[in-house]
This record gives sequence, C-alpha cells and structure tokens, in this order.
Amino acid sequence: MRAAEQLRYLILAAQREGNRRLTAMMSELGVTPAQSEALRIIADHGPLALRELGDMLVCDTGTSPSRIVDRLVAAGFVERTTGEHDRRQVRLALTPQGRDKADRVAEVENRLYDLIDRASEGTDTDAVIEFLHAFTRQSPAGLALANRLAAEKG
Amino acid sequence: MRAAEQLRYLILAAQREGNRRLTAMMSELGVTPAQSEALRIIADHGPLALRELGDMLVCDTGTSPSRIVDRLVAAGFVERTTGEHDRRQVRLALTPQGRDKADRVAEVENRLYDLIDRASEGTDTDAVIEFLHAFTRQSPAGLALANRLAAEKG
DNA sequence: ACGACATACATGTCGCGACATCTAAGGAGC
DNA sequence: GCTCCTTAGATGTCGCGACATGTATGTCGT
Repeated sequence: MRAAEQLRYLILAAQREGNRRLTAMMSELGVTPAQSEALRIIADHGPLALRELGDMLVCDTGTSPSRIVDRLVAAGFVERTTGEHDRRQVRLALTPQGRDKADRVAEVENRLYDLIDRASEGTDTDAVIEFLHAFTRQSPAGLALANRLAAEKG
Repeated sequence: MRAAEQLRYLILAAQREGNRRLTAMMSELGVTPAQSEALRIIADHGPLALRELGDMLVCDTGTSPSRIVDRLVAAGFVERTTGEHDRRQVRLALTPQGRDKADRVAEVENRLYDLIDRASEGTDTDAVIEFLHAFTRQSPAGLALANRLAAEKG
C-alpha cells in the first residue's frame, strides 16, 4: 500500500475516531460536536453574523451553517436577531443558558485535549501539525482554522 | 490554542479537504468516495460477505454497510447472492461493469496519491503515519485499515 | 431613480455515518 | 426436538456535510 494511501485512510480513521469519542463525551451535555464547535465560537467571538460564524467553522465549511444554528436556537442556547444596519444579516448571541453550556463544552473539550496529549506523548506533534497545516492551507476548512487563530491573537 | 486542539481541527480539516477533492475526482466516474472504497475492497478481496466488507471499510465502520452496497447493486456494479452454506450471509461479487469501474477508480485514486505525494514532499511522512497509526489503534476505523493491510500481505 | 449585480441567509436534496431496533438463520445445551 | 443465545443483515431515525437554488436586502453605475 502506498504511503499516500495509508496517510489518506489514517487521516480518515483519526477523524472518525476523534468524532466518535467527542460525540460520546458531548452527548452528556446534549450537544453534537458540530453544535459544540459553533457554540464555542459564538461564546469566544461575541455576537456574530452567520457568515462570520461560517468563516470560523472547520466543520460545515461549505454553505452557511443555518441549520446548525437552527438547532442551537431551538435548544435555547442562541438568539437570532435581525441585523440593525444590514437587515440581511443575522446577529447570533448566546442566551444565559448558552453561555453556561459553552462553559461546560469547554470543560469537555479540555478533557479531550488531555486525552490527545496523553496519546501523543513521545511524538513530535509540532511536525505533525506543520504537515497537516501545509496540507490544509488554502482549503476552506484550513482557512476557517486560520481565521480562528487570527481572531484569537487579535 | 492548545496543540491538541489544533491537531484536532487540522485532522478534521485534512479529512474534509481530502474528501472534497476525492468527491470531485470520483464524480466523473459517478461514484462517491464511500462507494469507491467499497468497490475497491470487493475488487481486491474477492467475493465477500457484507460483514467482511464492513471489517475492511474505514468509512462506515459502525453497522454493516448495507446501504452503500444497495447503491452499488442499483448501479449494476455489484451482485448480491445469498450464501450457500450460511443462508444469513450475503456474498458480494463484482459484475463485469463493476470490475471495469473498480479499475477506473484505482486510476483516480492513484492520481490522488500522486497529489498527496507531491504535497508532502520534504516532510517525514513515516513519522506522521506512525503517529496517526498509534492514534487510531484499537479504534474501529483503525482496525479496518489493519485488516486491509493484513489481507494485502497474506 | 433605476436596473444590474452582489451579498446574506434560507431551503431542498442526496449520501453518508452513527446509533438503535428488528428479523431471519444458525448453533449449543439440554 | 426445543429453548436460549449468537450472528448476519436490513431498516428506521437523526444530524450532518456538500451542493444547488431561491429570496430578500444592499450597493453601485449611470
């Protein structure tokens, strides 16, 4: 089997396994991984337009994440408001319950990251990060992550 | 941002981007990435039971891949036959068109792997493979890949 | 002011992908 | 032979994830 083929399937397998675990961990909060990602972005980056959220979501990079937000609104975590200056826009803000849920999501995420840290002991993660970064540069999902990192610094 | 978090999103982004490209490349053959994977496994590992196929699929590792096979049967690429000795089983075999399609899929895959090789020039892919392998060991998707590698050697 | 174009978002569709549940068929112990 | 248990597969459900399309709103050129 070509190295590239192995790489392809390993990346797929790693994503699946990570998502499987995260799904299990997040289910105790009643949210899915995709919902948790959106929740955390809204929590961290304040009231946002749907487009701005979409620009930071690694999942659902294609179209606007209307339907993920639908569920967050239905669950009472997010409030949709029509933009004041631009009536096309939608402003997304967390409700008090949403803020609370986002905090709990952050805790669960940290548990996941601890797991990842433990699993990657002894390996040069920086090299892996560098490699994957080069791989995803220019891709929608890669740009979403870059946007998130940029916003974190600014 | 924690390294583990970056790793998490980079793996997600890499999978998404890879799938996006593969979808585009496979669409000229009228098959999806998941269908192409199943097609190639049946082509390489002869008549198979559905369970055996499931044990080698990195995608759809959960339940049996009945529905992916449904579409391959509907497209005329795969033939479902009830097992002779065990009437619960289903034997999956390629039709002549399926064999032809599998060959074309293999060509497209090689084009993808060439792209990956070119994109990973100058990086130590073996280290990345080692890392991801450790990461997916014991996971369903990881085991599926291991099964495939084992069958390749045997 | 108005028409062409662009942008923000919603919505329809399709194929997964994970989970739960159901049915049929086989096998083991008695 | 009969019950209990396991296994193989099919099927229902839900939430994505990618794509295409539709609609309302804003903007720009003239």
